[in-house]
Amino acid sequence: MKKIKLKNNPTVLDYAILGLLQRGPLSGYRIRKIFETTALGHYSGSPGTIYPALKRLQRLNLIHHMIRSNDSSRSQKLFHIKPKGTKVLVEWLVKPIEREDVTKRISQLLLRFAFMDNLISKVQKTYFLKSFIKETRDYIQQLEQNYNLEQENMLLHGRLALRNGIEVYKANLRWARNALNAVTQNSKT
Amino acid sequence: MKKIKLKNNPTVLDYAILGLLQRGPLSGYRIRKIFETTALGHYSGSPGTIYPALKRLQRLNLIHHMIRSNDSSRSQKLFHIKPKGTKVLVEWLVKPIEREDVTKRISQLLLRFAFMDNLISKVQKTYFLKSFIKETRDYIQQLEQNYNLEQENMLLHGRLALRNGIEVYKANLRWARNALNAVTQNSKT
DNA sequence: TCGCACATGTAACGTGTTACATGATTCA
DNA sequence: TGAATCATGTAACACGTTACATGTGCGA
Repeated sequence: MKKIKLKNNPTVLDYAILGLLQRGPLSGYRIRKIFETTALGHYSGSPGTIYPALKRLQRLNLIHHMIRSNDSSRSQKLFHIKPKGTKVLVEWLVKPIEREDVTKRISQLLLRFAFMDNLISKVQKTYFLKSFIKETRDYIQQLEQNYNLEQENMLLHGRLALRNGIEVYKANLRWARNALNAVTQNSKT
Repeated sequence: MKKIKLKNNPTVLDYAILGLLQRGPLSGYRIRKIFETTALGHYSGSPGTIYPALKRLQRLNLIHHMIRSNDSSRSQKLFHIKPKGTKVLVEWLVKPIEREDVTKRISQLLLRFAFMDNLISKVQKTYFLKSFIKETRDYIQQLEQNYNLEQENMLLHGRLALRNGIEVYKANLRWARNALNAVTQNSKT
């Protein structure tokens, strides 16, 4: 008896698009340009990625589009987020942080953080950052332990590469502590 | 007229496997465990990833295996790297660093660095690190500029997320400078 | 004898990559 | 008039994910 798994969950790219559309409607082309030019753009903005993703999001009923062809303008599909899209986005934002999110998908966590502004409560934001801090602190400790134990067995480059991991995670930890400050200091609830 | 592209280049995972096998023969299972347990393991060690990858590397003539079934031991395929495998690995290690390597694939650069020990010359290592430093420095500058220009338009979380990027890249830069020191201080040529 | 670690694989699926493809508008 | 930018899409391909599948050896 085979378990058939219907995979209709959005991908990270989908969430990134939802996060952008949350701020206001955009055309596929605009979305592509944002991914190509801004900092949060290691999500490839190639047409072969974006247009299928937009189709997917429409199929999932998370976005819809209107064709803008008003007088002498180029034909353009303007995509809007639907209430269900916002709901799905928010669910993603408040998902509890697991160890593996920190160790393997930290850029995803940053993407989540970047979209939180008006969508979740201050309590949820601080909970996110506190979890981030906890998991990061624990992971650094684990890496340090590893470093101390294996130091003798490792060659120079392996040792230095591990050192890089530790330093980068420490930078993330420092950042998160600052961010927690900034978020709690912020007046809005 | 269609251009048919024969895609027979190794993937990042393939290079990671080659890098491991460079140190000595391993079974598929061992490789999986390394990816699952060590720091350089956001490369999934699931069987559905590793075994096909090993097959691929054999097809590319970069590795070969011997079956070890000596007395009462479990059947096990021991994979060895071939000279051609080493050659391909080294070519990857010394590939010039482009801007996009730093902005989008920095973890790949660290993986490359981790495997360099006995495979390339000190000159090549320092060249790698100097390029790394240059591109990282430039990218940080670009991010800072972006930060200063867009600061007013961005909401708190976007601003903080961008800040994270800057801080993480700064940590990478500091690390690279230290690593350059460590590599040049190292006596072997 | 039960469960865990060791050990190797296959199949379905969906996504991202790359390349191809088309057409309008703007500006030098 | 030609190039660059705006704008949207499709098709082939291959990789990684997930789930399924099987079997051995060892220790409690």
